[in-house]
Amino acid sequence: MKSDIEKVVQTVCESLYGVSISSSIVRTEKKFGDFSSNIAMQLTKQLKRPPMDIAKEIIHEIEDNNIFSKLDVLKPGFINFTVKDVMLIESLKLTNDLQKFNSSKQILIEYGDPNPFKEMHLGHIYTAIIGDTLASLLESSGADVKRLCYQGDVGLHVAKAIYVVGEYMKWNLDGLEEAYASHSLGYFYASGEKAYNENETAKTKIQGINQNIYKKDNDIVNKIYDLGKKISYERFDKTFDDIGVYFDKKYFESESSKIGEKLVRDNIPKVFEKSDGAVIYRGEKDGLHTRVFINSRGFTTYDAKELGLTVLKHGDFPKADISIIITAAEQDEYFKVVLAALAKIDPKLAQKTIHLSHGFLSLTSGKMSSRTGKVFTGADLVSQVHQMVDLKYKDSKVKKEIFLAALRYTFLRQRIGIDIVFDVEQSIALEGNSGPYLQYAHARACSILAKAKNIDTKFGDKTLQSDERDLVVKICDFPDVILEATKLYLPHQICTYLFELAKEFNSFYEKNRVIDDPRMNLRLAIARSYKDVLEEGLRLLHIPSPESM
RNA sequence: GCCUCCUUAGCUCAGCGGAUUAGAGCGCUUGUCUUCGGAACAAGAGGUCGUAGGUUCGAAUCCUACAGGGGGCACCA
Repeated sequence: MKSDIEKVVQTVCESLYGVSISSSIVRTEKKFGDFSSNIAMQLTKQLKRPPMDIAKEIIHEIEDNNIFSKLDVLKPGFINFTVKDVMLIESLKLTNDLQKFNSSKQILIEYGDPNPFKEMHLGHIYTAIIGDTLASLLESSGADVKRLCYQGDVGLHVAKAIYVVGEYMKWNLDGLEEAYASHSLGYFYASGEKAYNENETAKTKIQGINQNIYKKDNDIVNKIYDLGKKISYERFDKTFDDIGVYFDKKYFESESSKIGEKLVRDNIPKVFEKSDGAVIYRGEKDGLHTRVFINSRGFTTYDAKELGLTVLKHGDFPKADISIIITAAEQDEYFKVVLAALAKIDPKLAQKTIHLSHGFLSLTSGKMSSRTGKVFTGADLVSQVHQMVDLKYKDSKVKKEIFLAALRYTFLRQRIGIDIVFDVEQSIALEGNSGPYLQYAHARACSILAKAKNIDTKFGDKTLQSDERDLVVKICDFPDVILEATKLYLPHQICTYLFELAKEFNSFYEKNRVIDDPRMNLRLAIARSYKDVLEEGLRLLHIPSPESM
C-alpha cells in the first residue's frame, strides 16, 4: 500500500515540478491519518518556496482520487493521507502478495560455522538462526537461495584436541570410541589449548600433529581425527536439527586451504608480500591492519582459506549474484582485510560478497559456567529451553513447536548487530513479547474461524468501525514490513510487527464479538486475513503456527 | 597506542531526521475473572534518550569532542 501512495506522490511531483523524488511516505500516528509525507519540506530548498504552499499544491493535485478519504496539510508542511475504508478492505486480500524483487537472482548465504573438535557455543546458535531466517526472507523475495555451512576441519585447533585425545589414550586406539563418548569435545580442545600455551614439548608435538593432519601421513592421528570429526558432525547436526536449521551444502577448510594457498602464492607480489617467512597482506594501505595469509611454516591461515572458500563457492554456483556471510562482530575487521585483498585479486567476486555480523552474545549470570566450570554450550541451551517448555506446557501436544518459537524468537527479536546480554531464564520468554505469545494469538484466531460454519465473504457494509479499522490497517502493513526487513537484512522488524499485530487483535477481541455479531461476516474476513498474516509471518521466521496449543 | 562497534525506564530491548505527554516486554501496583481459548485484556508508577558542543525549519536519531563499556590489531579460527 505504501508503494501505491508513493507512486501517486511521485507522479504529482514530476508533473508539477519536474523533479523525481525518492521515498517519502511513512506510516504515521493515528491522530494524523494513515500515512504521511515530508516531501514538501524536502522540496522547499530546491524550489525556494515555503513548504506549506508546496504541500497544499500537491494535495490539490491529488484531490481527485479513489484512494483517500482525507488529505490534509499540517504545521511545517506534512501531508497526511487517510485511506478509504473500501481500499483497506480490498487490500486485505493482497497481504500475501510479497514483492519478488530478487526473482531471477541466486543468493548464497553462509552462517553458523561450528568447528569440529570444538564445542558449538551460543554464538553459533545465534548466527545459525539469523542466517536461516535471512535465507527464508530472501526466498520469499523470489531468490534462489543456497544455504551454506563452512567448517574448520583442519588447523591448529584440531591438532590441539587430537594431541590431548592421543595422550589420554597413550596413543593406543583401543577404546577410542569410549574416550570420545565419555568426554565433551570442548574438554579435549580446551586442554589442548592449555598445553599448547604452557608446555613447549606439547606445543612442538601439536605442531607436528598439525602437519600430520594436513598430509594425512600418520595412521593413528588419522583414526583419531576421522572418528572425532564424525562425532562432531553428528552432534552439530543434531543441534541444528533441534533449532530448525539446515544447509544445502557444507564446505570444509581442508578443501578451501589448497585453493586459497595457490591463490595467495599466485598473487605475490601483486597483492601479497613475503615478510619474516610468512605471506602477508598489508592492510594499512586500505586503512586496515596487516594479516598473515600463509604462516612461516607454510600453513594457510584462516584468511587464505577464506579466499579459497570464495573461489569454491563461486565454482559450485557460478551464477550466484550475491554471497552473504554471517558471523559474529568480532570478525568485522578481519573480513574487511580479506575482502580488501579479494578486491585486488578479483574485484567482481569481492563486490558480490557481503559480510553481515551480529553482536557479541554474553551471559549475564555466569552461574551456568562458573558453577560447573563448564562452558554453556549450544546443546545445553537447547536442552534447558526444552525443560522450560516441558514445565510450563505440561499437557501440550505441540511442545516441540513451542520450543522452536521460544528459542528462535528470543534471538530474532533484537536488531542484528547490537550485543545481546543473554540470560536463559529471563531471555527465553514464554509470555509477553515472545514466540509462544504469537502462537497463542494464532491458535485463538484459528479457534474463532473454526466456529464459523461458513464464511460469507460478501458483506454489504464497506465502512469500518474504529477498532476494526485499527486492526485492518495493521494487517495491511504486512507486505511493506516484509519488504523492508528483507532489503535491510533486519528480521527483527518482522518480530516487532507480528507482536504489535497480535496485540492489536487481542485488544480488538477483548472488546468486540466476532461470532453472532451483526458485523460477523466482515469481522470473520478480518480475522481470516489476520490469521493468514500471522501464520505467514511466523513461517518466514521458521516458527511453526499450530492451530491449537 | 591505533581501528571499530555500542551507551534510551529497575532489567532486556524497539524507535535511527520529523509533528505538544520518547515506546514495548519483564518486574512492581491495581482492575477485568461462570471467557467466540485468561498463555489474555485494561489502567498506574517508573526516563533531563552517557556528557558537552555543532548542523537543521526540526535531533534519541546526523557531525565533532569527551567519558564509560565490548570487540579487533602477523603467523589462532
